[in-house]
Amino acid sequence: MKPTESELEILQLLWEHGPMTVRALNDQLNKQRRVGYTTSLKMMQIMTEKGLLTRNTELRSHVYAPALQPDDVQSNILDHILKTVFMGDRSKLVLQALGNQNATPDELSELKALIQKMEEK
Amino acid sequence: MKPTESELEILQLLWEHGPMTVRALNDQLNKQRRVGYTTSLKMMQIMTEKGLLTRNTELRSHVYAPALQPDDVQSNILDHILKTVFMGDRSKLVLQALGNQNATPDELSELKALIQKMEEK
DNA sequence: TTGTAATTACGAAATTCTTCGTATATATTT
DNA sequence: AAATATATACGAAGAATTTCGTAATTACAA
Repeated sequence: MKPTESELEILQLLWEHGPMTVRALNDQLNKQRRVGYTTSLKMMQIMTEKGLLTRNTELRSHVYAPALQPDDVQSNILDHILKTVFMGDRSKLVLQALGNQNATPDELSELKALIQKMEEK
Repeated sequence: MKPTESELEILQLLWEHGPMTVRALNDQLNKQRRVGYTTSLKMMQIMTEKGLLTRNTELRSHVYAPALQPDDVQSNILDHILKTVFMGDRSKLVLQALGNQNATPDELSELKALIQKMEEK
C-alpha cells in the first residue's frame, strides 16, 4: 500500500512516539504545521479503513497504532523510487544516497560485508 | 521542485530519449499506458510553466527538453524520502536499498567496485 | 442536574493532480 | 482551392487528497 504524503507524516509520528490518541497526534503534528483537530481525526479514520492503522476503541479516546512496520513501507517506497526516479539503476540510487562522499570507513565496511552476504545467496 | 508522479514519467522519458515533440513523447508514453494526446500536451505545458521543462518553439511542433538533470531531481527526492520515510537515518536508507533482495549479481559487483573507489579516497 | 468540554462520525468544501473535449491555427494532400 | 490531417491553447470535467464544519455522544465540573 502506498501512503500519501500526509499519511506518511502521521505514520512517522506513530513510529517515533508509539501509539497515540488523535489529540496527542494532532499536538505533535502542530509542532510542524498548523492542522485542525478534525483533520487529523479524519485522516486517521481513513488510514484505519485503508489498513494503514489499527485502533483500540476500548477507551473513549481511541488509541491508534501503525499497522505496518517502517521497514515494509520503506522498502515499498524505495522500490517505487528506484523504478520511477532512477530508471531501475540501484547503484545510482545508493551512490546518491551516500552523498558521494560523507560515508565513514565503518559504514563502508559494513556495506561490503552486506554485499558479501548477499553474494553468497 | 517536487515533480508529481505523472511529471516524473515524462521527465524519465525525456532523460532517456532526449528532447522530443509532444507527439513523440505521447507515443512513448502509450507504450506504457493509454494516454490521450492532449493530456500529454497539457502536462508538458504545465511542466514548462513550472520550470520543469524548456521548449523550442521555432518549429510548428515544439520540442521539449528537461530543464533539470536527473541527478538534481534524484537528489531532491532522496532527501525528501530521507526525511519523511527514514526519519533522517541515511544508513538505514542505504541498507534498505541494498537489502531489497532483488539485487542482481551485476548490481552487486558494480556496488563493490563503487565502494572500492570510495575507500581509496 | 445542568452546563461545559472533549470525542467520534460524517458530509462536504477546498485543493491539487490528471484527463480530455473543443476551438483555432497551420500545414499537407488531393 | 478545398478537404484533410496535425498542432497548440485553453477551459473545464473527473479523480484523488486534504481540510474542516456541524451534529451527536459521552465525560466532567459547577
